[in-house]
Amino acid sequence: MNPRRPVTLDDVARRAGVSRSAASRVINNAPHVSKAKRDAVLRAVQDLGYVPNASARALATNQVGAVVLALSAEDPQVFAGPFFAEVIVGVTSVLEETDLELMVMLATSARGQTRLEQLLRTRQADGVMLMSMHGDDPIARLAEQSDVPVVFGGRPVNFEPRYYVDADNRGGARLATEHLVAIGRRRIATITGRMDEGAGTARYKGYQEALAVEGLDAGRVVHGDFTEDGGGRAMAELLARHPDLDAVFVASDQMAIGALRVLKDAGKSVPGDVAVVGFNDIATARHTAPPLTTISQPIQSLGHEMARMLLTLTSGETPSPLILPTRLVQRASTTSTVTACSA
Amino acid sequence: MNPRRPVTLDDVARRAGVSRSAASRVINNAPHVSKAKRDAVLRAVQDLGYVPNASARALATNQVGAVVLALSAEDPQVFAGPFFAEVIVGVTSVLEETDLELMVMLATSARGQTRLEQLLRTRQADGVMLMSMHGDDPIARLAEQSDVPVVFGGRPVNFEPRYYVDADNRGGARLATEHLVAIGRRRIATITGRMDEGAGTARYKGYQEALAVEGLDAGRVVHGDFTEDGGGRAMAELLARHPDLDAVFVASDQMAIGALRVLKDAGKSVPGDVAVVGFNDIATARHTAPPLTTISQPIQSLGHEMARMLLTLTSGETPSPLILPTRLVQRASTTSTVTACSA
DNA sequence: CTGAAAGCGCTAACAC
DNA sequence: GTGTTAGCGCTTTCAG
Repeated sequence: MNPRRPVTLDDVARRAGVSRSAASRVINNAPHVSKAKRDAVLRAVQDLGYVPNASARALATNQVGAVVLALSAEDPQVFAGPFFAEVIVGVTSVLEETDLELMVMLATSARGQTRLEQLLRTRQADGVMLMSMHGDDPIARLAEQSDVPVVFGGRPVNFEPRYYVDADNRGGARLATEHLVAIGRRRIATITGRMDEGAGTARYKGYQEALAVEGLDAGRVVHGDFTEDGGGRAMAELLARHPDLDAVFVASDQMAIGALRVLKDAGKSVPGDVAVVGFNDIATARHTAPPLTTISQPIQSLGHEMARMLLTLTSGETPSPLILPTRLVQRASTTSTVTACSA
Repeated sequence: MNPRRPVTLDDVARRAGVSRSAASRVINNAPHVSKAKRDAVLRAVQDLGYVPNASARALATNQVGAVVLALSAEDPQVFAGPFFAEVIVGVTSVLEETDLELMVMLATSARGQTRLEQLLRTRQADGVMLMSMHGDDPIARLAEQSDVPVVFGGRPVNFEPRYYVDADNRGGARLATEHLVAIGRRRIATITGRMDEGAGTARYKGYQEALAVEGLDAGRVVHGDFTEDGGGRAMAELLARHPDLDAVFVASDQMAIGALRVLKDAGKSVPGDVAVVGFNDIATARHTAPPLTTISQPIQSLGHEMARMLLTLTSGETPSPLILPTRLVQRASTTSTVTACSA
């Protein structure tokens, strides 16, 4: 009732008429406690509404009781999309089963970066999930050498983390491109994402692979930046450089939306003149004109699996990296009725 | 270099040749330390790469060093949208300036609820930001009585929290409705949101107010549930019950999308036969057919202001509640060219 | 099976 | 200004 002084373990022990250590054992359900005492303690906990003090426990055990989900990126707006939120939902769904809290760090400013670095050095969390690093983020290397367990969400370019879960970007891109081939297109272009992000390069590779297999030309390429405007500009350039193209695989839906607009302004019909496939299956994709065929990735699962992997890691086991399958979602921006699934 | 034993304050003190308390004072830049010692300590901190142990500090000061952003809702999918992520970006932008960590709790399961309750009772965080409660969430009352500072994001129905920041839902709805009047519509219907959510009731009130002022009939009402399908069903019902309607204010863009589809299937032209205004300005709104006029709310600011309010609260001051203005974003689903701003 | 005692790393009185 | 001291609430040897 009195919120002034919190209920401590001593209170519980006193109330239950046992020693503090006995009470402690019960609470951490350790062995060597008689049933009688155990029940007494449990009752006292109930009566008093005892909740252990996390800081004290952390100090004593050298375990913080929390893991962090860290996103390292230059622009905070990267987090504003639905992607990040879904990851959190996935992560939470598994953390909920444990006693771990979730801390979120958006390491965007210099200050945020520093804090993340310190975290990695000084074990102020029991584990870290690290996401969406651009290029050669120094944090990535730091994380690999860190004393605290780290799992990566996605893979940075030029760097294969030990533990990661990633969407099958390459397979998804292959799926998209193969689909374009399957519906009879032969002059297939691509608008890539940023080439300093893992997803950007992987999707580009998938495109190349698919066309190589078919013996088709993979030279109709313009590099984009994952933004809507960038997609528009890239599409314009593509049209200028390769006026004969009959399809384009765009490495993100945002860019595809920009591309669709430019295509329309150029008087090209979709999918009549040019078929378009995007990537991500964002909510808007079903409402564009025409609705966008795209590759859907299981974002929530990504969060889920990252958290699970982190748990196995903290429990001392050694997980293997995970690649999550993507799938083709067919809409009106392409025509055929094939369906398929990567991985 | 040796990650085995972390660097402690004692190490720093020894290295700097001062007492532990002196070192402590320097680190918390408290007074009563000579410049010479201060510099020595600072150097030692640098050399050793000392970072204070958060748990120990928390235990000693009875301050956790972290605040939590808690979302209480039945369905975890509620968090999956971009809304939540933007709030986090806003929150982080102010927390970044402090030494506080951000914990995120999705109190969706019974377990999550319990943890949130315990948090409120046992002060395991220095403050709580509580969002999006449905109806009479018991957590809301609990939070008001809690010992730990709580600020609400949005207001639950039937309950005015002491400290909150909310978007001007009512004003936004009024804005939307007035816009419809301004473009010459007279038989204006509405599809409301869930009436057990604050945003749902507030937007409905705004609609009623606007029409009352104009002396127009506010009886063309169907209650929706904030989902796309629900919006479609509601629109169908509206059309059946009030075939004469010439405009509809829909309490969310998701529902508006469903409504647009039904309108199209019914052969109604938008905005020719029926003008439509949504609410929220989600990313998809600019890509619907026709693009959706809607009310935009400053979600990131909402997070920002919640965090700021929490800080003033923890610093012992008494903030006043905040209502953030919304604004009309005009697109092709209405015709006029008026612009305006609530609040 | 049980309890006493020694810390975990830090802060905050309190004397000097 | 400065250092000594006593805890914060919990876990964990270590005897019994």
